[in-house]
Amino acid sequence: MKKQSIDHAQLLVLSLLAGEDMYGYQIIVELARRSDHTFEMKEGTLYPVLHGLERAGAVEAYQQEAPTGRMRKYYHITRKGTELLKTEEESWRSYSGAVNAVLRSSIGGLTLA
Amino acid sequence: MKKQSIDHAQLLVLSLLAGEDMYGYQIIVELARRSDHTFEMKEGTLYPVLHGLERAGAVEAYQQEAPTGRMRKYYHITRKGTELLKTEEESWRSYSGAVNAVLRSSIGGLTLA
DNA sequence: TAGTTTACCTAGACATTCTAGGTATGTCAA
DNA sequence: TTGACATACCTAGAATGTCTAGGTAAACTA
Repeated sequence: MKKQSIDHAQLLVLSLLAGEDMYGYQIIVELARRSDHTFEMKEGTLYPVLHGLERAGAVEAYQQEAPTGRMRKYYHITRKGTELLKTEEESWRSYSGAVNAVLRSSIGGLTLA
Repeated sequence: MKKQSIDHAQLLVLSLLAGEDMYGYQIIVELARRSDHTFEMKEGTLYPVLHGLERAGAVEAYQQEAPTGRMRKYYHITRKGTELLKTEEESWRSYSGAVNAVLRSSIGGLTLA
């Protein structure tokens, strides 16, 4: 049966990583920026998602020193992750399309008055 | 802080009821039909949602006999429910717009090749 | 040097949806 | 007429996804 809900955190993270390698903190900041602060993903949400994606082979992690001297843990999307992203994007399109279809179908009862 | 996810069952149910009064089973069937079977809401999801909406004063229930002689429990959306629907629709638009914005922003890394 | 930001992490709580069951009536085919 | 299927309502408990609320530590900044 079709999935009824979207694992939206996973979709968004994969989508960002498809653009460029990022580290956790950066993902949170970028997500807020690109969504005009609609998404303010919590660390308690993000890190488990990243670790899950890593376990699933969708991303790979590597350490890299920041200009500041601190170590950062960057994530790189794999081919497997790109496939996963494609199917999740498709799920999202189908899901959001269906919601919009239902909303449109009820407009008659709303404010045609 | 803004809600990070949509209570999609509630939004969809309210949206249907904004069009016309419906009974539970009908909501499930209509939802499947109007979403081209993307949504196949389970009874275990629907009934708790309906009861919650009733407790919240967003819908009112009444019994009515079907042509078959069976009793059906119809739900009617209240003014309060219509307000709720408006805010949830707005949440949905903002949420789906944000997802699309993030997806678009990463296209560069995807398949421009 | 104290506070804020950066940067990583986890356990447990909470919310939403599903699974899997229950009850009962109506319809239709074998 | 009986057995299967659709209709129609319901709930308890499991599973899933996200958040709260903590911990650790380095770097910047006032």
